[in-house]
Amino acid sequence: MSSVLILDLLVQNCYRIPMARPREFDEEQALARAMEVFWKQGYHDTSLDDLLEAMGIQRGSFYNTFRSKKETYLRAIDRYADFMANGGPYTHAAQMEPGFAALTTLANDYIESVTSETEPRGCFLAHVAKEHRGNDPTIRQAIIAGIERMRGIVTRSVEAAQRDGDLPSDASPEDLALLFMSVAWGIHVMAEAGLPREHLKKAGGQFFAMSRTPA
Amino acid sequence: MSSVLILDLLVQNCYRIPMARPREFDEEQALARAMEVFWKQGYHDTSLDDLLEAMGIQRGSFYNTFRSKKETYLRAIDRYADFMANGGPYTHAAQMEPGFAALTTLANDYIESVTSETEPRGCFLAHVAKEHRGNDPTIRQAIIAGIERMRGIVTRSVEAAQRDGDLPSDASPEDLALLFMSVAWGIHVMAEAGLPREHLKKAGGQFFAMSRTPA
DNA sequence: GCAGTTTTGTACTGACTAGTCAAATTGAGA
DNA sequence: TCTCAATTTGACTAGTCAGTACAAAACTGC
Repeated sequence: MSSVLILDLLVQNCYRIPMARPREFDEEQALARAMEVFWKQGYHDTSLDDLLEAMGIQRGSFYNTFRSKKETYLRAIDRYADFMANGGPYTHAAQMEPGFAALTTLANDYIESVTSETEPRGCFLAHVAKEHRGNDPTIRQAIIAGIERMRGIVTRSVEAAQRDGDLPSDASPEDLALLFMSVAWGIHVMAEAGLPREHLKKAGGQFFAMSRTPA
Repeated sequence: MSSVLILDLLVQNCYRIPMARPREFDEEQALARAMEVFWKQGYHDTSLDDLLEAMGIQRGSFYNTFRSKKETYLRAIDRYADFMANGGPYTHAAQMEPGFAALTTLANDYIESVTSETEPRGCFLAHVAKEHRGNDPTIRQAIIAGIERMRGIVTRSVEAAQRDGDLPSDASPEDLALLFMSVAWGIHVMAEAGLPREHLKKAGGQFFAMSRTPA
């Protein structure tokens, strides 16, 4: 790079002369749509064309702004964890009816969701964890971070349930929260395998019946 | 087809004249090796070259004998279910120490397995269910068949545990078996997400502590 | 109008994929 | 030893993939 070019850069940055065609799309909105597609189809089954169509932008704009498919994926994971930690269904239910009731309604809603005939969903983090077997370290890191944030929220409900005497108070609330999430994710996998909703509801019901400490 | 050709066929079939170069590989062994690779790497991440190298055969032989990658996959799933239903660790443990003890040791072994640093495994059916979201009907069918066979085995342990008074006798043993499998698979997903073994062991331990009916 | 930068659209690259095919190889029966 | 047919072998097809390159159009501030 010649010294003239360097000087040019300095001038441009100091005096902030340039200003050109503004970005036509909303980056956050595009990312939200990317998350939707990844959520629905998974990473592998989402081609770049799928992604671009959903995001409503062109190839050039995509690579200018988001650098790569994988980077977009990682950002989508973070975005999801943010959403769940602030304002998602977990925080909402936990505020409305704290303690054991929040856990049961969340679990029931989750089973409804993953066994939906029309549009089965389930936790995006669970999908990510299922698809990538911890092979990719950056993805692994993003998943763990997301899980821990969600576990923090569930833990608060568990602690409330323990205070109410609905869950054994000698157990670690973090362990219990992890167990609740594992049960949900396990039922999630079973649902995608094709097991009928009624069976899964009964299995889930059994779990809550057994986990609740007798009054 | 000329009548002469037809006559040829008849002669060949009646008199069993033909005999040519015999197959050099063992079909069952090749299938077993294919299952290993699918188990370890998943369907998507196993290229045909991976498959051929593991099976020790060439492209032509493969397509002659196994028809396609997917058909091989389906056969591998069936083969696994067969193995688990007859002589696998489940049947073994259930015979050695029936009832609740069998369930706990199986669960502990499973957690050990899925959190192994060197070679994490976990149920092949779980891997298949995780990878395919019920999109493909033939795979879906194979998974369900496999799950139901395994559930049958677990159900017997649950029934024994109920007779021993270790599990609530008013619950359906099939539902409880499904719950146990769901917990195992949920922990499996958590392990692959990267959660540490000790956390998962404690979560699993909590489950068995809560599920056991007080003496 | 000019300068500077982004968007748009399309064409392209190189790598990878499952699956095909025909010719060479092999071994058992005659 | 010869014949015949299945197996083996490796090159080949047709398609997909993420990512690159680039020209032309569009837009803002001067």
